[in-house]
Amino acid sequence: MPDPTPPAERPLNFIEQIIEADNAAKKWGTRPDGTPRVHTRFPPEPNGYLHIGHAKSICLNYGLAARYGGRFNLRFDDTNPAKEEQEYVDAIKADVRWLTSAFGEGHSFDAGPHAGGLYWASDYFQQMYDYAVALIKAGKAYVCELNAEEVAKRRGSPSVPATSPFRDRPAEESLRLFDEMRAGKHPDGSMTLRARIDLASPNFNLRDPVLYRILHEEHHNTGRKWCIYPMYDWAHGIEDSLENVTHSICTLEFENHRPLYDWFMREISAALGGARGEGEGTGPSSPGGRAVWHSQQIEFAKFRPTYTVLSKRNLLKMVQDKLVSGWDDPRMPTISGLRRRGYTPRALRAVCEEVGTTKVESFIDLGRIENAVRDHLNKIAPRAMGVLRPLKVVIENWPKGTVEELDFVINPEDPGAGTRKVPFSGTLYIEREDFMEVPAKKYFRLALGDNPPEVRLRWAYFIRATGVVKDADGNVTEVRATYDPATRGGDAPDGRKVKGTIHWVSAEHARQVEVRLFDRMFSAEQPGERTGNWIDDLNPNSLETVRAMVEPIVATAKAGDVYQFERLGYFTADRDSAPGAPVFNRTVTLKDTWAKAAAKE
RNA sequence: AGGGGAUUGGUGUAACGGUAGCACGACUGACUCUGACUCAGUUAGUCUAGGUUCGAAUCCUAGAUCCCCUGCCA
Repeated sequence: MPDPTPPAERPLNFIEQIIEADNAAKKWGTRPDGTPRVHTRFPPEPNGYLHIGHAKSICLNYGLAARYGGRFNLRFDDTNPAKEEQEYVDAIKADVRWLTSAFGEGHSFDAGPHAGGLYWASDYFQQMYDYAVALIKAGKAYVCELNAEEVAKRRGSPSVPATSPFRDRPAEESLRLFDEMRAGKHPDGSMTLRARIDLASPNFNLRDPVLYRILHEEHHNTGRKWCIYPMYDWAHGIEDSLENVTHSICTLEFENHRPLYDWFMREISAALGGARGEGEGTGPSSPGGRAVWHSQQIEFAKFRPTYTVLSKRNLLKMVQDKLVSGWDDPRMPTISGLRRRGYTPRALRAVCEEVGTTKVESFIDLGRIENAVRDHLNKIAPRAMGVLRPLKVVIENWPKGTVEELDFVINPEDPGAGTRKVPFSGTLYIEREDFMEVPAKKYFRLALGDNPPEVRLRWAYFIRATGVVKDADGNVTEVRATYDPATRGGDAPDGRKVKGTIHWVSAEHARQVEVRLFDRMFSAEQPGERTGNWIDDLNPNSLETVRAMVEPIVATAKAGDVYQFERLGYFTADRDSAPGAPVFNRTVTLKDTWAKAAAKE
């Protein structure tokens, strides 16, 4: 299903403006069919689960490829074997597959529209090594035998340059040592390969950054083949280059790295005998004569929702400390958590599109994300009746033993969805909050009071309360009521109106199911902002489990099925569901202006 | 301190020297067999101070505030 708002109907964001200017100039060349090349990528490190911030990046990158008839790569930036795991690789693949249509079924990652393919940084290790050797030969890199502590000590300050006694080591010596590093002749941390750039730069990224460190670790892809691993800055631009990525989109904190990104591309090209070239541009076939493809890095501001923590470290802690049931706990801001909760890819794409793409660091109201899923589910979710906190209603004048089948509109937003039959009898469950012994002002539901109002049971009959039964503590355990047989179906032949319509379930036919109700995970807009510790703002009531009464058809739901329980919200069957015994996650409530007004009192 | 970014209603964004607009929220009201949805209306903004200009959110000068940078993480 196509997304609702075609991107063409809104102004271009700053990245689209760059791309359109590039396309007009044919900066990146054209495809065989004449389309200007646009090639983006999503480059996660497989060291954690993807969250909604990553979803923004995926939607941005994939959306750009789709909009401009380009290609989109999924690339694992697996350059640090100490932190990366297969579990994360699998989860990330599933998430990207779910969120985009870039990839085909099964194991195919290059079959969908605009799919560029699946790539691994680790597949480029040899090429990266060769480039490093070229840089050493060109006098642009050297082996440094300072350990991490010494490097930190010699880092200098903005006004004091860094130092390294190994900086002017002859290239032959660096070459030999680099080869020994690769051959495993030196222990972890004993030496590094560093670029020779500028030890006095106010941009610390340029103070002879490390290209390679020694890490005797098993890599999930390359096993024991390598014991030196490239650092992010060295690796990333090469990855983009080898994949002929045009626009390498990343987040704001990498702005300071861009000079380094460009330096690497220029110097690799020069070391290989090509033109150095200034700034980003195209590759070997271009008039400039660069020896390597030079992508353009562009930075944008992260997607940060309120009432949420997003850092991998904190999410990992929530999992490890069992604050949640796992990475895909429906309260988690992970893509897998949102999916399990019942969010749809389209809703996520819609909200990413709505908030736009800029360089301004801002917070997105969590409510916006909730609205996006309401919008989508409203159109597609079949309606059903379920009662979260049941209160029994006995209709005194109902003919004993009679059961009727009433017509229920499946989705008023979708007339084609039709109707189905719902059983009705003289004993029902209604929502506890849909009855008041003494009605509040403007309360339109079932009530006693001086003048008990008539209310409609959705698609059924008008009823009026006549009394209550209470337990020893004075709690209402049952409401007595009478119905008007002439109002069958929910309309009065004499045209009289009611103020309230409430949902119900026939007690005799009701099925009990588990329903998990979620509230926001944190009670502060910015967890930890006030106290300094995000854990302090954890909402202790973020999960409530109830036994709900639902109409029979709901009990047949399978994992992933979604219903709107009328007047309550959208509920998606969890993977914990068993045949005939579904477990529902409340994806999101419906808007409730009465609850809002009542809360103000 | 040095470097790199950012600043427009409550929130998110547009306007690229020429009427400060859109979306979300909030508030009113209409509609309604979901207090939902939908529809209509209202609300409210250019960080500050100077300057250039017929005209400044936009250009200039000075300042303020916030974010990022001294990992062999990405």
